[in-house]
Amino acid sequence: MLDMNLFREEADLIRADHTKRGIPHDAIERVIELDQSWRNLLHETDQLRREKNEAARGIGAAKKAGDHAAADAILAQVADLGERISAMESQTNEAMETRDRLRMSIPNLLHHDVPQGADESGNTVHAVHGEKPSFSFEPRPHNDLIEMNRWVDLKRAAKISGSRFFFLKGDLARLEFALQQYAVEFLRQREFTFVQPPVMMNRQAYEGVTDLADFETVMYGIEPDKYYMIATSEHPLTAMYMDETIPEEQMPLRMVGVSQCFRREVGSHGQSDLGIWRVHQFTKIEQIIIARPEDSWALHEELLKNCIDLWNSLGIHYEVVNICTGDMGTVAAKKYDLEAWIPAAQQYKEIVSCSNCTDYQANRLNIRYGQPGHPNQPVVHTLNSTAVATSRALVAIMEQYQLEDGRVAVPYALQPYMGGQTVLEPCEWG
RNA sequence: GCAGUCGUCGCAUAGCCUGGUAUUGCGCCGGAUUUGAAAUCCGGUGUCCCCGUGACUCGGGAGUUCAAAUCUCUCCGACUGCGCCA
Repeated sequence: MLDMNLFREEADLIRADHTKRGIPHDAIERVIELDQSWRNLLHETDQLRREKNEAARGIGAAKKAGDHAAADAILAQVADLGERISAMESQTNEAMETRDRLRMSIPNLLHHDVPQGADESGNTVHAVHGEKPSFSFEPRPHNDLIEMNRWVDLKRAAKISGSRFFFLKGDLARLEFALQQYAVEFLRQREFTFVQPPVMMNRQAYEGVTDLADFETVMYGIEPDKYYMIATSEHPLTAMYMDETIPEEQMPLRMVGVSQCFRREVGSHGQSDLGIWRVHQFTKIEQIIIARPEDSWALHEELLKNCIDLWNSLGIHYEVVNICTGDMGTVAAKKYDLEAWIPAAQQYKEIVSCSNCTDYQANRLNIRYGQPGHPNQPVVHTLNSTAVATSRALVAIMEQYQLEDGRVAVPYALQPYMGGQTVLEPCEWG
C-alpha cells in the first residue's frame, strides 16, 4: 500500500508510474477525492464531538453540586448530539474504508530500471549463466523421467487429494531433501538466519503482504477456522514484525525460510505445466531481508548475487530476466527472475523470483525501525527472493542432468548430502 | 479442552471494586547550568486532522450510558494448574 501522503503531496509520481505501466489514472483521482471527503467528514465529526464534550463536562460538576435541575438541562441539550455523532461516525469510517480498499489495489511505484512492456514478452535478458547442455541422445521431458523411474506418483495423489498434488518417492525425494539442506547451509554462510515459519496466517496479517485478488486465486482458506495457508514463507517472514519497531542496530535482518507452500493455481492449465512443474503444494527455501530504505537497492542486488552463486554451484544453465511493467504485479518495485533451460521444451522457464517491495508491504504492516519509543519512526523496506523452489529445481536438474538410460546424475554440490551418490536410481516399486 | 490470574503510551507501573481531565518511575529528545561530562533543574516524549482552548487512544470488536481504562458480552493473546497428544 502506498503512503497516503504520497497521494496528497506527490500524486504526479503515482500518475507517471501508471502512465509507464499503461493503466488509467482513475483510481488515483478517486483515492484523492475519497480522502478529501473523509477529511471533511472527520472534521465535522470532531466539531460535533467537541460540542458534546464541552457540554457534558458540566454534568458531573452540576451533579456534584447537587444541582439536578442544571444537570437535567444539560442532558436535554446534549441528547441528540450523540445520535448525530454516531451517524457521522459511520459515514466517516465508511469513507476511510472505501478510500483504503481502493488504495490497496493501487500498485507500488516502479524502479526506473524496469523495462516497459505489455506482458512477459517485454521482459529483458539481464545476464546468461552456464551453457546449454548437449546430449548425444534425444533428451526426455521431466514428466517422462519421473514416470519411467517411478519417482513421482501423480495418479494416487489425485485419488486421495486432487490434481496437481504428488507423492515424491525414492532417490528423487532424497534429492529434494538434499536441496533443502544445501540451500539453507549456503545462505547460513552468508549471514542469513534459518527460520521455520507457521504455514497458516490470519487475514489481517495476510492483507499486509499480498495483493487482495490473491485471496481468490492463490491462497487456500481454512474453514471453520479463519486461516489462510501460506503461498510462500515470504508472507509469514515479512509479516513477522507487523506493528513493531526494529532496533536500528539489528538492520538489515536477513532470514532464510523453509516451508511448504500452498497455491490454488486458479486459471492455470495447459501442456506446459505437465509433471510437477506447477503444483498445489511444494517446498521453497526463501531469502528475506528487512532493510533501511537507503540500503534496499544494494541488498536487492545481493539477493540476486546469492541466487546466481547458488544456481551456478548447482551447474544449471539459466538466464536472469528483468521483469517488465506488464508482468510486474502489484507489490514489487523491481523484480528479477531466473529462468532455467528446459531442453526437451527448448524453453527457459521460471525457477526464481527476486523482488524489492520497497515500503509497499511495510506501510500496510506498519513495520518501522529506529529506537523503540521515538515518534515518527521511518518505515522499513522488505525484500524477498526464492533461493530454491524444490519442485522446479528438481525439474531443472532432471532435464539438464539426465542420462541416456533415463536416470539422472546428481549435481556435484549435492553429492555430500546424498551420501556420496552420483546417480539417482529408479524407485523399485510403483 | 477445562479452570484460575492477567493484558494500560518504548519498558515498568497506578487508576478499575464505587463510570466524569490516563498517574508515577526508567529510558529517550530539547533546553538551562558546565571548559566538557556526570549530577541537578525545566519542558517534551502514542495516533489523526483543517495543528486547536481540536478529536481519538488503556489487547480487538460490540453493548449499556449524557459520559467507559473502569460495568456487561464476545473474540484474541500471555501466564499457572489439570487433562489430552506427536
